[in-house]
Amino acid sequence: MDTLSLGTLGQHLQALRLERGWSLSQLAAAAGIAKSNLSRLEQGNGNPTLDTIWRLAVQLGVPFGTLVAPISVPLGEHGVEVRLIDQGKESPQVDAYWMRCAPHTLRHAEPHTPGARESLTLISGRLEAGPEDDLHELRPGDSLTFAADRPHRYRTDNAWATLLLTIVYTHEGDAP
Amino acid sequence: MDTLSLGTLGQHLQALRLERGWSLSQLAAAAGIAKSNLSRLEQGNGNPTLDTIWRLAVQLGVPFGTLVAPISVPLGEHGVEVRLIDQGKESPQVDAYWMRCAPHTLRHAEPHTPGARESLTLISGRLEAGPEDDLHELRPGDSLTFAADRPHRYRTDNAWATLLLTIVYTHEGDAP
DNA sequence: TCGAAGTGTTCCTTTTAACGAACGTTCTAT
DNA sequence: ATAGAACGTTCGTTAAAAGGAACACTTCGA
Repeated sequence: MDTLSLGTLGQHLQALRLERGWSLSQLAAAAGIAKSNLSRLEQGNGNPTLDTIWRLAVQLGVPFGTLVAPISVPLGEHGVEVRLIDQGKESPQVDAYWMRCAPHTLRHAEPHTPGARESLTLISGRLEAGPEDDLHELRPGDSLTFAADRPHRYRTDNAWATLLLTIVYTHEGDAP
Repeated sequence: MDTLSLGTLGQHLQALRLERGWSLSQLAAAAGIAKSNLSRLEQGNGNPTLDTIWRLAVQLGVPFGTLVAPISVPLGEHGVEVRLIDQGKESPQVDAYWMRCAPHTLRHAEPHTPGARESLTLISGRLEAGPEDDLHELRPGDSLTFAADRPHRYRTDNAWATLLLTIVYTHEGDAP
């Protein structure tokens, strides 16, 4: 199970601060927290409050999870990490995912509901994806749309792959 | 400036717990925290520790930022909220954003670097978007790709719009 | 009908994160 | 050289988060 790495936060915090050329005192003052507090956090000790993390994230201009999440570690089960970004509640329903595959990963996906279509956009790396009988090689920036009501797969070679994935659940009776 | 909405965390926490059909006592026990603690958090009071948030996020199986980020609240300046999802570091560079526009919003976007292309996928709502002289009406599930090195715009009528947005910075000298 | 086991809440206590002042350094300018 | 101002650290105090027990309540089975 994942455990909280106290040191990670400190490293990220300091790295982000130095990237911006700020001193510890400056950042603490701007965020409205005591510099003793920030000092302790950067050293990897301590267990900051949500309020403290929030203030720091706002000042550093990072989306919050960035401060804590170990960037380089794949959290997924079998070399694949999937994160739900958003989920439409209208018709047709649209699910948006962020996905990351480790090198030499082969992921089979079961058919979705009839009429469902899937779109991929590769952000970085290389990826081979599509229906079993119609695979395509993607490079960063490339997009691919295919019918997702058939078995399909995602495969990486010797590189990581990061991509956006949207599934549109077009119902059978929908107007064209 | 963004301020910490204490109530938001509580709502999300409770919503996620109920989605899974768990009781407050169960979740608290599984996460290894006192149920009095969890109870207070769900009520919107309190300022949890990173350790506490972490344990809850792991148990609920959500990527951490989900607990805190206000889903339904437009934090953006002028009715537009934009969130960076990911940023490729290879060539061509790819930026992925999640974006949400309030009703009756008109957003002009300046031209990006030459050769840049932008792709939209509407998750929910209605949106009119594209280059100034070639606007398109999008419905959920629709996608649109256009050259982003010209002025373009996004406009909503009387509905919200949630979408994915990717910008591909294809350099001039890139191979086809 | 009456426990027994669950729910979520409200206290009080203990622990500890955040604060603020003092500290030793380093660097600059007078 | 030397006073000044910055840096990041360490320390004792204070505010508050987390823990734990009791609480009133509902649900279920004997």
